[in-house]
Amino acid sequence: MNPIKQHTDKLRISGLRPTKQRLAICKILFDRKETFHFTIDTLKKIVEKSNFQKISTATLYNTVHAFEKKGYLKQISLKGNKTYFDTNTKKHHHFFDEDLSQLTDIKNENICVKNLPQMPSGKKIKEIDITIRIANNNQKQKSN
Amino acid sequence: MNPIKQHTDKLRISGLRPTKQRLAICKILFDRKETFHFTIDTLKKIVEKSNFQKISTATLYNTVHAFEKKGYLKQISLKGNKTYFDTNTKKHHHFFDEDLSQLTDIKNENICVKNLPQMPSGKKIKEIDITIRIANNNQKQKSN
DNA sequence: TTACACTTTAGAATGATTATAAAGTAAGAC
DNA sequence: GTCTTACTTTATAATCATTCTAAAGTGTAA
Ligand SMILES: [Mn+2]
Ligand SMILES: [Mn+2]
Ligand SMILES: [Zn+2]
Ligand SMILES: [Zn+2]
Repeated sequence: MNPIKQHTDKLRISGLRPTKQRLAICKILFDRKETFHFTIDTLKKIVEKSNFQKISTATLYNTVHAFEKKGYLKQISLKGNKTYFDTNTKKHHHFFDEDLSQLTDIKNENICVKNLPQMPSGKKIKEIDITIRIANNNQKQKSN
Repeated sequence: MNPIKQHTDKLRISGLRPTKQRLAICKILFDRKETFHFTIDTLKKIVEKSNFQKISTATLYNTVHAFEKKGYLKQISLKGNKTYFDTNTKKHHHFFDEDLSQLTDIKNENICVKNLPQMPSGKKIKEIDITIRIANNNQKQKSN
């Protein structure tokens, strides 16, 4: 019931020790109703604003990558310099609001891809990433 | 007819001076039948292998960004640290071969997206990016 | 030929991310 | 509870992609 206990268990089951840094990060990432899309920088700012002690940048990277490896986070395909992570690890897609640089989930069943061309033999589909870039009406529109 | 002349004209029309560096880069990028997907690093290596004089990194970046701004190249949405560019500026999508880190075009009409959910009001679709990640059969498969 | 805006360039600066290696800590054994 | 050890955290340095700077070079129109 207690979320701290839940996180502790989850970490232990994964072979990760439930350190206070990891628990603080779990709380930030997973104790929320909605999907959370973030960069390391976003996360660092949230930690700083919280009353928790400082967490070093190295630990933020280590922890996020450890969680990714265990399947609790996934990386998002986006152009741009920084890496975005996603607490929603189910198959799904995204709106990317170019005005706000903000991601929103699109449920997998709310999009339907048809007519896939054949692919190189011996290769199998691992993942399909769809990003729908949106912006205010009054902006330059892609032609073609 | 002469491709050098074509590139010279194209550059001049765009308000870009046809310098020898730009023409050498045009030749590498645009004198080919197939779409070319590349990073600055790829391009640098090709220039180095060619018999052309060295082109500075700053010029490679400047030129590629100038061509992008003029609409002769576009950037590709991908996760990862480096920026990929594409000589195919038409609307289209990609296979990404995870074994080879290699992109292949999928024609826009060969893929069909249905059932788009409604999006935030006042916002308009600027672009849809679809990446189909493929790899050899014998690899970890995404579940869900 | 001249003048000048546009370009190229080496090198410094920035920003994200990763590596290093020393100090701190969780957890099982006793 | 104490010990032991492997796992973690951390400051800091290192790396890598990209951008900035400002000085030297070049295309072009007059
Ligand atoms: Mn990772
Ligand atoms: Mn650009
Ligand atoms: Zn998401
Ligand atoms: Zn392409």
